[in-house]
Amino acid sequence: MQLSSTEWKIMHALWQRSPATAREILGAVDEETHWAYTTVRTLLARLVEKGAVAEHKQANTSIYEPILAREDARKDAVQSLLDRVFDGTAGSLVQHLIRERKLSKKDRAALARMLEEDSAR
Amino acid sequence: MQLSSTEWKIMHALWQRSPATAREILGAVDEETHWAYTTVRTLLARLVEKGAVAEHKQANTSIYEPILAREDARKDAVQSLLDRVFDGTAGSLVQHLIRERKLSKKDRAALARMLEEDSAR
DNA sequence: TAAGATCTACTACGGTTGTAGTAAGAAGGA
DNA sequence: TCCTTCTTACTACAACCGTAGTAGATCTTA
Repeated sequence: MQLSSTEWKIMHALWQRSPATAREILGAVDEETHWAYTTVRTLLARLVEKGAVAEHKQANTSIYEPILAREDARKDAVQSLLDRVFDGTAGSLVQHLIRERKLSKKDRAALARMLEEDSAR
Repeated sequence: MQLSSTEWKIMHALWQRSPATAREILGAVDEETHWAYTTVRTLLARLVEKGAVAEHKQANTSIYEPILAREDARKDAVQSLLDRVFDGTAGSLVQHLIRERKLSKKDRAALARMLEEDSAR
C-alpha cells in the first residue's frame, strides 16, 4: 500500500498512540504541520477508504486505529524506492548509503555484525 | 529535486545513453512501458521545465541530455524516504533492511568489503 | 434553555501525475 | 510535386494530493 507524505504523518501519530480521535491526532501533529482540524479528518477519511485505518463511532465521535502495520508500510515504501530509484535491489541502496556516508559508526558496526552472523550460517 | 516515477524511467534511459532524441528514449523504455511517443515528449518537457534535462535543437529535432546527476537524484530520493518513512536517519532504514533480509549473498560480500575499507581509513 | 464549542458529512479547488490526442510544419521518397 | 512519415507545439483530462471551508447536528455549560 502506498501512502502519501501527509498520510505518513497521520499514520506515525496513530502507530504511536492508538486508538485516537481526530482531535488527538491533530494534537500530535499540530506542532509540525499546523493543519486545520478538517484537514486531519480528510486525511483520515482517505486512509479509512483505502483500508489503512479503522474507524468506529463512540457516541458521536470517531475513534481511529491503524490496520496497516508500520513494518508493512515500510516494506512497501522501501520496495518502491528500490524499484524506482535503484535497480530493484537493496545492495545498490546500501552501497549508496555507504558512499554518501549516511551511516554512523554504530550503524556500520551493526551492519558488519549482521554480515558476519549471516555468512556464518 | 523530486522526480515522479515516470520521470525516473526517462532519467534512467538518459543516464544510460545520452544525448538522445525522444524517439531513442522511447526505444529504450518501450518494452517496459509501451508509452506513446507523445507521452515521452510530455515527460521530457516537464523534466526540461524543472531543470533536470537540457534540450537543444539539431535541425528540427530536439536532443536531450541529463543535467541532474544520478547520484544527486538518488540522494534526494533517499533523504525523502528517510524523512517520510523512517525517523530521518539511515540507521533505522538499515535495520529494516537487515530484519527484512533484503541483501543477497553477493550484496553482503560487497558490503563487507566496503565496510572494511571504510573502517581501515 | 440558549449560546458557544465540537463533530460529522459533504464539497471545493488548484497543483501534480499519468497518459495521451491533434494540428500544423518539415523532410524525404515515388 | 504530392503523399507519407516525423516532429513540434499545444491542449486535454481524470485521478490523486494538499489543504481546507460550510452547514447542520450535538454536546456542554452558564
